[in-house]
Amino acid sequence: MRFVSTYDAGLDDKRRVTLPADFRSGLKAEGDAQDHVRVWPGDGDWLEGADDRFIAALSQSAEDLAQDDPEAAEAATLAILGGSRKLALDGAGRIVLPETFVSHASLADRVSFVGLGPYFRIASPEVAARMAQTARDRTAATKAKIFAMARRKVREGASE
Amino acid sequence: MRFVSTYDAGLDDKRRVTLPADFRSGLKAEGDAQDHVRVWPGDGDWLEGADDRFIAALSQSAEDLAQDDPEAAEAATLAILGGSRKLALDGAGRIVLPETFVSHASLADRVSFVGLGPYFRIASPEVAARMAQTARDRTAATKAKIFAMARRKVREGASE
DNA sequence: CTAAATCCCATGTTATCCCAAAGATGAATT
DNA sequence: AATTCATCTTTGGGATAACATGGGATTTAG
Repeated sequence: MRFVSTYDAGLDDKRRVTLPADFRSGLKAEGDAQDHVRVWPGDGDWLEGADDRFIAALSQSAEDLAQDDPEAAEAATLAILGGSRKLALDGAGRIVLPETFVSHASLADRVSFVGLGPYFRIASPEVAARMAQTARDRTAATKAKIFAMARRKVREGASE
Repeated sequence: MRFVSTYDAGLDDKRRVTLPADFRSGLKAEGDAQDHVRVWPGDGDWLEGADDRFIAALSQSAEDLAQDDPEAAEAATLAILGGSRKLALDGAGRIVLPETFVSHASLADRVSFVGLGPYFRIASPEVAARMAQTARDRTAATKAKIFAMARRKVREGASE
């Protein structure tokens, strides 16, 4: 699990944001030391990011899907890979967000990084809070069931 | 069962709390020696915590449950991973609670750890007492049944 | 030549580590 | 049964390292 939890960071006049330290170590943990991340616009007013490995897995999945539905696969590939950009980390672990990305996600002086396991989201604190709330509401009904299943899994020693 | 019973601990100016020794040995008992716990905000004014294994089981269960609904799976992942944080234990077995967590649970200088089996809760002593009272009220009816089942299990030698 | 992007260093803040003392627990001895 | 001792646990504070952030200087592109 590479990217976990939510962190806030400032966005300065040069459109620089510090990638949370936990996320940076998550990058280095997998494979070689990476000095960059891949970022692309999300389906809503947020951005998404990941390391090369996840991008590779995405394009692989897109190809697998192409056998059933070529058009949809191509569209998805274009949306993700075509719109993604390789953003380099500076000495202090910051990336510079392109203007188009900033306006796509309506970012101001503060941004939130939301870890989703193999990838993460970048959004304004307001949007991030909204996403979290929506996710909670949506999961609330099944939460008890999820916990019950997890209990069983743990008891049976079936981790991961 | 890893986390059992209730313990109190102090929260100092640096927002450090000692994880009860019983809970720590509960962490090490499973798998390798873990030097951290995962903590996330609860649905009310408390926090919840567990080891990696339980978190993994949770997100696994969430995905299993939402196999045919990718969006629901993503929402569940966000609800679980998005809010949780990996908190390292220092040499004395303490963790540092982020400010957002402290305010979410309205914690002051004393906190209660409530063991709930594979996970536990962190709350102010007042909230913990309230939770315990609520739990007692609710389980009053089924308590006798649970005790009876436990007696049978023990008699038959079938523990855990 | 101008503007923007990149690199580099400086600073305040925060978290992490380390050591030491106080308290609690349990065993052994009288 | 009471006492002493040893060990483990909890707590406190201070030193150190890591982090986030700001501003300049240099380079690159248009």
